[in-house]
Amino acid sequence: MSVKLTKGDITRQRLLGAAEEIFGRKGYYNATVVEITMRAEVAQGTFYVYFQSKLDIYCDLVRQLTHEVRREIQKRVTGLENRLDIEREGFRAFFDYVHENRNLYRIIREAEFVENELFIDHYRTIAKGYIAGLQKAMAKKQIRALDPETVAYCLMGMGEFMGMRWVLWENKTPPAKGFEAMMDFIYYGIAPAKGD
Amino acid sequence: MSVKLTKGDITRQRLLGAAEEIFGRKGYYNATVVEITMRAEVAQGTFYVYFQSKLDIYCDLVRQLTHEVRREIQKRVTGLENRLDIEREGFRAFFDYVHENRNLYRIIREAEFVENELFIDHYRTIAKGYIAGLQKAMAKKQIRALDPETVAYCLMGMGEFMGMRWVLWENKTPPAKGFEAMMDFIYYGIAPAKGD
Amino acid sequence: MSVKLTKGDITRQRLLGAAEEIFGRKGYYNATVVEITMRAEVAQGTFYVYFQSKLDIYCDLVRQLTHEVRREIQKRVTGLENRLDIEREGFRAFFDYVHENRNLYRIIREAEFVENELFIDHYRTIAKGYIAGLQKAMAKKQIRALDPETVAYCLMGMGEFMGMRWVLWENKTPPAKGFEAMMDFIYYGIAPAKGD
Amino acid sequence: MSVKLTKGDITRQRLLGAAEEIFGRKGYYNATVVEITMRAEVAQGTFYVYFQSKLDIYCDLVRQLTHEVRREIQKRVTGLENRLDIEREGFRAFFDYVHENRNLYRIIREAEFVENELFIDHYRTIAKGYIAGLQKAMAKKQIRALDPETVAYCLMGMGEFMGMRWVLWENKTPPAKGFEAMMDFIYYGIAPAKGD
DNA sequence: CATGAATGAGGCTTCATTCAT
DNA sequence: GATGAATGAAGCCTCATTCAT
Repeated sequence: MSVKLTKGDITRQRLLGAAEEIFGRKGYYNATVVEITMRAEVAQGTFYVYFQSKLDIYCDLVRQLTHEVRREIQKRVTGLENRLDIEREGFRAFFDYVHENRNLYRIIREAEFVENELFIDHYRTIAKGYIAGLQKAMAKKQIRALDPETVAYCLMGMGEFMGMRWVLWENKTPPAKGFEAMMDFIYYGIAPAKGD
Repeated sequence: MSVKLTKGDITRQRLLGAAEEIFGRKGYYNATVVEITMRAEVAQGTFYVYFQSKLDIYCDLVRQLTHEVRREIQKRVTGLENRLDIEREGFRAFFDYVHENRNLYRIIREAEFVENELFIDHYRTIAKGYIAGLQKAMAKKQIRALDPETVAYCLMGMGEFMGMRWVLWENKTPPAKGFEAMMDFIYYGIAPAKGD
Repeated sequence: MSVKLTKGDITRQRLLGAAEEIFGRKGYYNATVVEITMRAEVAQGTFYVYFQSKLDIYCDLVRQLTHEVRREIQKRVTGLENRLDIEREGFRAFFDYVHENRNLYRIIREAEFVENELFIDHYRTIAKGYIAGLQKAMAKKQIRALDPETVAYCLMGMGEFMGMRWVLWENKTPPAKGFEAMMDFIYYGIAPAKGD
Repeated sequence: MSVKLTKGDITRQRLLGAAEEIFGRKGYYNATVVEITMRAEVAQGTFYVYFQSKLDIYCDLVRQLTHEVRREIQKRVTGLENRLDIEREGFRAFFDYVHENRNLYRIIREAEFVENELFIDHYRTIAKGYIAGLQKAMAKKQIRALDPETVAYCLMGMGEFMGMRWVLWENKTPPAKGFEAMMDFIYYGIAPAKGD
């Protein structure tokens, strides 16, 4: 039951794709509507057939991208039972995805300075799910019981820092070693082996 | 033996102060030079007597602010011997300072999208000092031996996340509880007491 | 088979026309883009749809004008066989044209102080053609053999001086008398009649 | 009976000297008062102690420079009796002087687009003297009788053209050959020797 | 739907000039 | 006389947005 894409939908997608590339590369404020339309190979006026303003397409994009990130992580952890497996796979999914779509990550981060609400929503949503998962795992005694919010700060922050440094600064996927060892350690008290 | 401030130095300071307020509140791209000069109560042209461009004053400001943050933390941990004391006091200093100067923190964060180099420099410098401190403490067996870089990602990330949520979103100083418990836990394996 | 002018081409022409008038009357540096757009009866922004900068339109204009001057002279001397006829008609064409388009002449002269390359190009091109013509005529013994470059300096300089004084200072076409007599004299040794 | 230069006169001279360098190198409109004062090593305000405006110093300078050129030529031809000697030496003096002071020449030429009156005055004065000299020489039958004004256009124009090309474009003194041969030719009908 | 020419508000920056010391 | 900080008018240019076709 595939959805029929009208010509208009396609143009809209072209614009969103172009916007992702331009916003990601130059940042919201240094991107111009003209540039986006040029990349999408449509006329300037066409932009305003599909979006009310530059901010409008940006918000659309951020909503879509944050949704994708979360869905992507969700997809990868679906079916996994053990908390540690979920976390490991979740972080890996996150890093893989943003590495594949580096522009996306920059756009999401910049939302803080463009439309802060979107940014807050995204992180709150992520945190909520993350904390819920932790609580479930603690209830089942899969992992040690700790204050879930504190753990969330700690591990989500670690994820961001690694994403920032490895993905954005060095254009690489962060090594799994670090965060996996840290989780073993936090949840089970297993200190990393010497030489790790 | 106070340093004599010339008339010019004062004007320069006024401009920097005004810039901090405006950049912090509206963001780099939504701030205007006119607004800064109005707040500083000088004429538009005066701005260009002291700074070459809007970007110039921004970079000056970021350099000055990042320096201040680091110095402030340094000042507070000077004299402390025990690693945990250092960390606790360091984080508290950080939170206190950015809470007192919320604009400062937003300006530093936005540097990622204005002049990325400055942003990277700042975090690298912080991380370097942090890691060195960890290594020293581990060598002295003050804390458990772990991969310092991973610990840095974890705890600095936690600091950022708490700074973001508590300071920027809620305009409060983050509760000491969370990060202090986490450190006890990471460094000594002391799980937080129930009810924490 | 007239070429279809798009709406855009017309606006562009309006701007160039307005620019010619303003640059010619006030000089490059005292002309403003606003003034040009007002005279062209378009909005300020429209200017930058067609030209990248004030200097850009100026260079376009100089290139176009110098080309026109040369073409105009060329047109008038085409078909003439005798060197003296060519020269006479050439100078007359030059004077007539710049008198009809005094602004044009001022613009070309000012190029020396705006974008010197254009100015040099123009004079080199003129001189090259002029010298080539002299050489051909000398080879055919139509005129006395003299160093063509020296003759070129002499007569082109005379043309400029007369253009400057009669056209620019007094807004008249220079009298043919002077330069025709001088050519007779130089090429054939015919001294002007008494009373000339 | 040397004139005592006060401190003020010296400052004034420094400013004029600096202005000559800057105006000559960058042109009137691209020169700034600040730059002139910096080069003169005085404060910005000092400029307005000696000159009423940027245009004021420019006019002063042009008047002084045109005067110098004429005096320099005058000096070199004083005492010469024969017209041809006078002309040869006069042109050589002109070329030598502007070559030594290229900036000066550019400043004078640019006057056409800054304060046209000064420019006109200069050329009229030169032409008047030149024509008077020609008439005297013709009366004494030192040179062939021709319309002096036409000769003036011809030879002054030649001088300008050579000055422009050799001095300004190529930074050399024009070769004497050309204009001396042309004068022999015009005044005595002596065609240049083959190979000249 | 699509176009692309046109708009104009508003930003950054320059610089001749003034003025209190 | 000399200073140099301060001024503010005015210029160039950008770009999100509109609109007639």
